[in-house]
Amino acid sequence: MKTECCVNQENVDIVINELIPEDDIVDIAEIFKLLGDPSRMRIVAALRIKELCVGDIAALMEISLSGVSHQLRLLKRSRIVKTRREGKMMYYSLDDEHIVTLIDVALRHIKHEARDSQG
Amino acid sequence: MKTECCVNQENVDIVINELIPEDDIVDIAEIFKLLGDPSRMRIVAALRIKELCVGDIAALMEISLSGVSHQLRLLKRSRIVKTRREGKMMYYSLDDEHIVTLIDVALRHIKHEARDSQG
DNA sequence: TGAACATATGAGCAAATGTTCAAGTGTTCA
DNA sequence: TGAACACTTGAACATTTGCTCATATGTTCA
Repeated sequence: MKTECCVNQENVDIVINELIPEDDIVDIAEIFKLLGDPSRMRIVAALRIKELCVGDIAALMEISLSGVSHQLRLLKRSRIVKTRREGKMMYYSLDDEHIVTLIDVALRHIKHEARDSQG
Repeated sequence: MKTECCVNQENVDIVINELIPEDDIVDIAEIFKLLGDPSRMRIVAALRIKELCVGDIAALMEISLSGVSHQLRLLKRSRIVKTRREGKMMYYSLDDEHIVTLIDVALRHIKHEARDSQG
């Protein structure tokens, strides 16, 4: 019973040469990880519709205001959301269009729709 | 010291009406969660280049063959990868173009590039 | 059939995660 | 200034996760 087996070294070499740098892989995974929690996805999906303050977001969620704030901090650190202060209130919105695109593509994926589906 | 505060009910109502259904939010988050681990991202990034068997993938990674197999199972369950058997070997490849798009968009996000950047 | 190969699965465990509670900032307005 | 508001932060803890080891399954070929 071997543990390392069946390696087509040619294929492996090709992939090693063309593979995205490790740092980028880690960074991309970090973005996806943040979008990969239902609470955070809910926040992001809500902000896709409208800029909201923390209290608004909490009203949409099943977690505490504090929990929302914690998650927003993570999302902001990775530039998924950005903030705008207005008096005592802090308004959150999506940082760029990439995030919207990611949601749209993922939605099409789970619906098993084709790339340019018009359904 | 209150805990629930500052809710613009109009905004919340708008978002409630337009928000993606909860089931879809959970499903989308599930896809992103799977792409949100460096090991799995590495696998997916490799399969983006070439169809590979389990041993090939393990050769590219820092985890055991068994670990790779476990991750591949998760990826397959969510239709991120698909399989093709050839004799004793199982070849894995990306299931559809959406996954490629997701990686590309995320890569542009971390590079802070514009949507249609040609850089 | 049985031996060898290629992969899959189950148990178990250290490490990471999401949440809440309690306390701390920063802002406005009297 | 200080009280009230809107949000942030730190500690703590149950749950989840990703990994490895050991074992099981499926395939080929003599």
